[in-house]
Amino acid sequence: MSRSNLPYAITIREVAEAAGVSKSTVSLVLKSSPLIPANTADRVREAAHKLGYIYNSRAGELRGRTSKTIGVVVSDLSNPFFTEILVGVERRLVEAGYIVLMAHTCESVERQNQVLRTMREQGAAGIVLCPAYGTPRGLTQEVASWSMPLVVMIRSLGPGKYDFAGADNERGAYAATMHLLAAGHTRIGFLGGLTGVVLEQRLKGYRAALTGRGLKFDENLLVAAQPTRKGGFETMNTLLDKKPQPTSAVCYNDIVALGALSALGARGMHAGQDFALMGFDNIQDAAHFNPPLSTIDIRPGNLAEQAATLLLNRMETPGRTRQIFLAEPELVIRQSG
Amino acid sequence: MSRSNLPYAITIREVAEAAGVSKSTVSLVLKSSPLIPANTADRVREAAHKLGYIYNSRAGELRGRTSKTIGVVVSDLSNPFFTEILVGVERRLVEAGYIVLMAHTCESVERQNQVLRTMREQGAAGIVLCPAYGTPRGLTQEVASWSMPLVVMIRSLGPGKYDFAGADNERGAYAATMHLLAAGHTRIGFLGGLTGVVLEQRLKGYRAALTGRGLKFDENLLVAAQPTRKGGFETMNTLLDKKPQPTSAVCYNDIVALGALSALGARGMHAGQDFALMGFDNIQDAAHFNPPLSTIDIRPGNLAEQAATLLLNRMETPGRTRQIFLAEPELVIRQSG
DNA sequence: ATAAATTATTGGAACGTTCCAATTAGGAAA
DNA sequence: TTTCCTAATTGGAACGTTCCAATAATTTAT
Repeated sequence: MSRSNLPYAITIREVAEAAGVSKSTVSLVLKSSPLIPANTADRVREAAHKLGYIYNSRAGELRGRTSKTIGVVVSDLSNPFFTEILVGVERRLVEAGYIVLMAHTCESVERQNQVLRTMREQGAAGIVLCPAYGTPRGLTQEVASWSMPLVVMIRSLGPGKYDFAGADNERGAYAATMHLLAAGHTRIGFLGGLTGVVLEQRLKGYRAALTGRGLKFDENLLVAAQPTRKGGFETMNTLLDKKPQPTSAVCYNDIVALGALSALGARGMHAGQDFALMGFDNIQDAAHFNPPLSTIDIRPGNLAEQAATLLLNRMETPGRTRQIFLAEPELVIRQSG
Repeated sequence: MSRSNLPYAITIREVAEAAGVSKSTVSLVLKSSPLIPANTADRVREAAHKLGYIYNSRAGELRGRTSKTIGVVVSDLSNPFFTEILVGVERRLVEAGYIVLMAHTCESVERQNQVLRTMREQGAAGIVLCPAYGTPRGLTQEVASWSMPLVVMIRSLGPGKYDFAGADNERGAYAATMHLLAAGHTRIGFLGGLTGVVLEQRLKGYRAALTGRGLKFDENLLVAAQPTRKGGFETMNTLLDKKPQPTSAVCYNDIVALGALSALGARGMHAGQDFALMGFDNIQDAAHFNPPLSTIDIRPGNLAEQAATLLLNRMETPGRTRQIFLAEPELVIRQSG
């Protein structure tokens, strides 16, 4: 709690006095109200500038019971995917005249609760949440009970009074797997991911593709691990030790794929030649992996902007029906598979 | 500007009434003042909880002229280095009970000005700034004139009334270059970077090491480009086309090194065998590059926490002398060089 | 018992805006 | 001129806290 050492702030009153008008007039000028004729407005603005007046949004927002801040809580910035989400959301919100109260939960539900409460006390006008793993379903209900506009991203939290922006994971994984099948692969692993809806959905698509081709789903080719680079590295090693050796894999996400790529490299194998690898998300770097990664594009930046837009619209029209934006996954074929 | 549709908020007054005390008492209870005996405090807290009271920090901060929010403005989150900085700063600040107003400038000075102004209006208690390229020197002076505590990170903005947290770039680059020299290399390129103090400092260290060994600085081996993965890729290609072919390089940063690694790979060359490559920063991923990157460790996470601490201390003691934290670079040798 | 000291509690004036209802000024119409 | 209408402007009461000075209740000392 820092106390600004108070060389008393210039307020609207003093501007008013300097300009020879009332504080009400100054207030109107500041919101560029059409009620004030140009010459008066100019005089006021000049006085404000001369005095070094600076607007105190806290006071204004307290009085008006409004808010220009939006809480954005993100679970894992060590994954560039989420960084792209954060950047996209921020861009759209700033563009709309809002400012972002940001928090990083490191996948801790406890921390998430803490920052959510703080944001509420701070008077955030709405919240964009990438939920941490293990977030209880009840959370959305609670936030709704605050009558706080909420959009959940990426990981759905089941039914509830919130908007959602994510990807059609099942369809994406299906497409990725189909691509490998079409190339003639029959032993296709699935790498990385430990828990959560996103994993379930992606696995579902993977299985659907396999069984759709009359292949039976082989529990053995499914190697779970943290969805990190390290997890990708390890799961790929595990996979390559299976007999007979699988010839391809779809990864939980691009970061896992990146780790998998390393494992391949360490064995002197080349993705795209000795092994076919598919990522998921299409983060910006995916195009510059070595080799460039074939993946499922869900356009993270766009997804983020859509999410922000959902929130803005919700704040505009609190009563509208529940909105869900699902990014249409698109297969992008580069060199890894 | 969203107007919460006002099912009138529960205030301290109603809690007071419910608990049969005055609002002043409630206020004291909320700050756990020792003036209030436990039984009264309990009664008040119970009433607050029962009514679903939620604290309005805006009102409190307006009255007390205090603030719990800190502005963090970051220039380029597409570089994981800055993401690590952001995360570190946020961690430390949240730990200290603050909340982060975050903004991303995309290296735009204009945007930077805009968000800085907004943060000021929002009443941020202080600012952590990773300046965008091209930030005018005068900026720190202006922020100081707001009597707003400021810590600048990474890119120094010259003399001024602000604290600074960065790295000893010259020394780091010197160490990296010396390492290559010690391994017998004599044709050592410098890749990436276009402008800015950081580049100047790193180049200075690079030159110092060369000339210290009696080698003359060869303008030709210095290949400038955006400090991005792409820039690294391109500059490495350019470098490899020089005759006679250089055998090693130090990169402006790890991301450039990553791009350089790709260029090497594309030519069938292996860093650590056919070519020695040094990065700078030691972002987390550097250890998982292929091959793992030898680099200069400036401990980004620690650097960020130090920066946050500088700010907290400055807010505590506005009058203290200017503080500068320079991360001591440490050579970490992995497999790329 | 009374005075003095301590402990609990409290009303009301800020903090810097916005908003409403009301007032004043300036023409145009009568 | 008087009347009416519109255009400009304004005072004061909020918004939900905190803080100060002051009062009320209780205990301790005399």
